[in-house]
Amino acid sequence: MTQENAMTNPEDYMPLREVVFMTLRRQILRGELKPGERLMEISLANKLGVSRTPIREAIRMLEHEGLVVMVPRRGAHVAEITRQELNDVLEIRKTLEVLAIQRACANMTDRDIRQLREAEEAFAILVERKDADITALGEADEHFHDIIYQGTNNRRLIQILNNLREQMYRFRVEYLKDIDIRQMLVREHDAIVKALEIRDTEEAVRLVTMHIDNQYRAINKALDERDQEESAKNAK
Amino acid sequence: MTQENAMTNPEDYMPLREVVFMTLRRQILRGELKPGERLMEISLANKLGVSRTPIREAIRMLEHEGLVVMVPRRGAHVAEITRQELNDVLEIRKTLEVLAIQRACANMTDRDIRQLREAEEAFAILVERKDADITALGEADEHFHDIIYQGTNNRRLIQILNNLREQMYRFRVEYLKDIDIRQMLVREHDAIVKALEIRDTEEAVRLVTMHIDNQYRAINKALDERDQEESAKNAK
DNA sequence: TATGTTCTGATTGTATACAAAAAACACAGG
DNA sequence: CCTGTGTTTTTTGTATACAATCAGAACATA
Repeated sequence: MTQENAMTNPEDYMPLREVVFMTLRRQILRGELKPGERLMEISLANKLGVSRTPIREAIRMLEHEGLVVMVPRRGAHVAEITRQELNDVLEIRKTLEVLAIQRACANMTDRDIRQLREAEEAFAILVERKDADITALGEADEHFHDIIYQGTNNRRLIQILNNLREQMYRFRVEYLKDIDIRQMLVREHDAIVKALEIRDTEEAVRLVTMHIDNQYRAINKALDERDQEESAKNAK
Repeated sequence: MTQENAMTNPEDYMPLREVVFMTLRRQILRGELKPGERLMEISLANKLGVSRTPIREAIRMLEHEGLVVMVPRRGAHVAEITRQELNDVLEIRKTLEVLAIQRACANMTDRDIRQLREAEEAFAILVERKDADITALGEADEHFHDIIYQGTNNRRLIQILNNLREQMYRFRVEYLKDIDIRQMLVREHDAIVKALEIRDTEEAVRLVTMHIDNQYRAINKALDERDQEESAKNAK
């Protein structure tokens, strides 16, 4: 999203607010800033070596992204995300991913699809090597889906889907650590590419729907386990 | 400006950035600020009687809403919206409106549906009286759809749909002035409520799809006419 | 102890000051 | 008349200053 801007813009000047925005965003998505954690302007400003102004503007952006919540006169904190909300997001994503794959199936060039195959293989290789870290895995997965999104030729759709996916990056750590799930992802990606290669829209739609449904189950299972650990810890 | 409000009711205090945000947003949606028009911080600050800080923060929010575009070091301007983008938005809306009506059909209480019927009637009455201004019509229409959205019980979906609809408020003036279209809207709303009343999901989906398709045609027709006038004017 | 109250420091909201870049202008030279 | 160049003005980007409000400590009182 923003990388693209930097690419297309020959001069790679970036307002500090953008730098701050990306920094905070990354920290939230990686879980370095935890849900509920307070974002205090002065300490952030000191930590990042800038004044409060760009911090505040970055917070305004994160706020609209849904990653932070503002309480007037009481500052910003990292947005909690309830399971209900997570499932709401997944429901929307399912609908829009179906739309995306339909458009992609109609619009992607053969060259695009070859590129998608490459991305799929790169992801598969990372999964094979057990030593890959979760961030790298997440990025490879992200890249795969990005190519499909680009194939829709619908900028707004791309933007919305990216934003919805983003909400879930925060749970990557929770569910990408399961080896079985990783391998399932690889099989699903492979099947999706195959369907696109022969332009079988219906099959692609079916696979994508399944892909999201599986993700729904995987994430909820991971959260169940985490919650159980939590309550066990609190009980002791 | 709003200081009085804040005085009388300390509970719903609003930061200036919110006031500025809503003011600018309304002006953009009503067409008082035209696409491409530049938003200059100092003059806006003077006009609204505040400093640049809240102006800048409001612009950050509008930027993320997609209503303004920033060019670094060159300021903000009201976002142009191409016909391509408009159609992209409508395509997404169609998908999500279908999801929304499905959920609404399953979740809305009978009381909700009665409320929807009232909103439908209010809109119909406004259409009958030919003197109603377009803003009022737009708001009544908005209110009707809002009730359906609320019925989805999916906050994120509501937020996205509102944002997508918002993009089109900017064209209200273009196409709501046609009496025939207004009456068509009334008939469609009526049919949708009827379908909800008997919980006929399939029929409701069919109607909503048609509703958006008609909107697609209506807006594009209105834009065609506007463009023709434009080119006629330029030719002379 | 519990409860309320006043003060104090911390934190956000807003305004302003200053620096840097871009745009507008003016003017010399072809 | 056009064009390039240097200068001024405007505008954005960032930092800082000040005001308003809030949270919590210290204290007093029942």
